[in-house]
Amino acid sequence: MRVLLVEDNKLLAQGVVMSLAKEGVQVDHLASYKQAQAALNNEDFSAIILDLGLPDGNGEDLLKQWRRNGVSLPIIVLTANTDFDTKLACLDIGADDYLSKPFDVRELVARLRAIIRRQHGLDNNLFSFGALEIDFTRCEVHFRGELVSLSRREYQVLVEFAQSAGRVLTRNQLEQLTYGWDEVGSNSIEVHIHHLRKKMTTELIKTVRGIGYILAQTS
Amino acid sequence: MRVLLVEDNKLLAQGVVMSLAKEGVQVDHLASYKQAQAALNNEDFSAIILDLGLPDGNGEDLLKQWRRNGVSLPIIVLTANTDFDTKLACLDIGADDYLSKPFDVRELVARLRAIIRRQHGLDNNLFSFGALEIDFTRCEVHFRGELVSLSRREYQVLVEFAQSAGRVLTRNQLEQLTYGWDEVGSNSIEVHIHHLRKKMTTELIKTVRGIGYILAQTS
DNA sequence: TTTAAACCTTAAGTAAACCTTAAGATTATT
DNA sequence: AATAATCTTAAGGTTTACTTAAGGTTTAAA
Repeated sequence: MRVLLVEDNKLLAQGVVMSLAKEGVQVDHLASYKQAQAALNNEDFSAIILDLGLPDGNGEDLLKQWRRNGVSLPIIVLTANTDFDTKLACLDIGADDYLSKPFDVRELVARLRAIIRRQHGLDNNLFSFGALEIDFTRCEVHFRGELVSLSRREYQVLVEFAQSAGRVLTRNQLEQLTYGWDEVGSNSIEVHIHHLRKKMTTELIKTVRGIGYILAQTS
Repeated sequence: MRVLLVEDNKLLAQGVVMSLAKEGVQVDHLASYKQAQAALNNEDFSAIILDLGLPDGNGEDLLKQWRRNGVSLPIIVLTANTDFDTKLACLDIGADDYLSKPFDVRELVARLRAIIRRQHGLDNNLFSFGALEIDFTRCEVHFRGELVSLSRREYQVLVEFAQSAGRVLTRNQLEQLTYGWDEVGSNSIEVHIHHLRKKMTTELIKTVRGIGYILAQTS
């Protein structure tokens, strides 16, 4: 897990970095909005802690802009303001949570974890094996980072492999799993596997001659 | 949005159904726990309003059981009891909120909204994803900064996408969420999607062939 | 209350993607 | 080299989704 901390108070930042390090969280600390924007464009983060009171711009506008641009990461906002209206305003423009300074670093850590957990609870429907990734909630498949467009049957077959957790599947099992009892009198499974290999790589699905197929580690 | 109301007082139920209908919420009203259990197994809901005092069983046990079985929907509980202990007990066994009779229907509606929003991690009334923005309090939709005029059904369908948090929705789910049990024997969802795409852009809603549709990032 | 406008549901036609076949080619095994 | 298993290809035929338009219903305005 990797968090982006945007904060110009070095002492405070240091405290956060250390506290989160103890939790096994990698924190990248930047002290300006400009740097933050650049980092967000080029790096992957799990969450952002954003101080709204930095001198080099308007933090609220930045937050709004991120949300408009589809940044969906959890964002916790830090401000000097303590009143309820400010809090509401923050949530309105897209923050996930809010802390007013001064705050106990342990509280920040707790909230961060809660938010990431919430986020995780929603999308732990990911399968990942070698270079293959399947997002079950979106029915999307990525291979070596690239989105692969699969037909319904191809997707079904691949999902069966993913769910078989490294076991060999016979052609018969595959047929049953994807067709149910609607028997299929042909080699269509073979054809779908052929297409899957073509769209990704031949090595993705290994043939176990005389028995069936198995999903293979890819890189 | 589709809510399951479990309540044996017909007059009260009618009031709730009508009030929520004005808010664009589809309410399915059932008058027994048995029916509710069955409905929950077979249908998709966004939330449940549960009267604990029905004659055909123990509402608290039912609630507990649902939670044990992994039902994570927001549930608002209605009871005749007014004391604080009862309220705490309800929350303990898995309710998200509590109302004691008699209550103002408007309050129920407000709490329902708040809870559903919270559930979706939107602690604000704005949804923003790519170039699409929805203001739930005003029922307004903006695309690329421009106000888009949508009909009631178009708006409902779009809101379901917004609240599905990046998941694929099957045509069936969309139908259930916007029509409830008033089965619709046609392709009207397809038509509404067609209109939404026409008013904004084709890319807004991606079709996942053989499965359903998903809201896509737009710019 | 009447009238007009907007809207929703249908249904049917069209186009595209997809699935199953089957047959020939290739590869592994004996 | 012979045989069996698997791969590859391409062509119907089928399913799925898109589009359009008409009729009926609701909503709003006069």
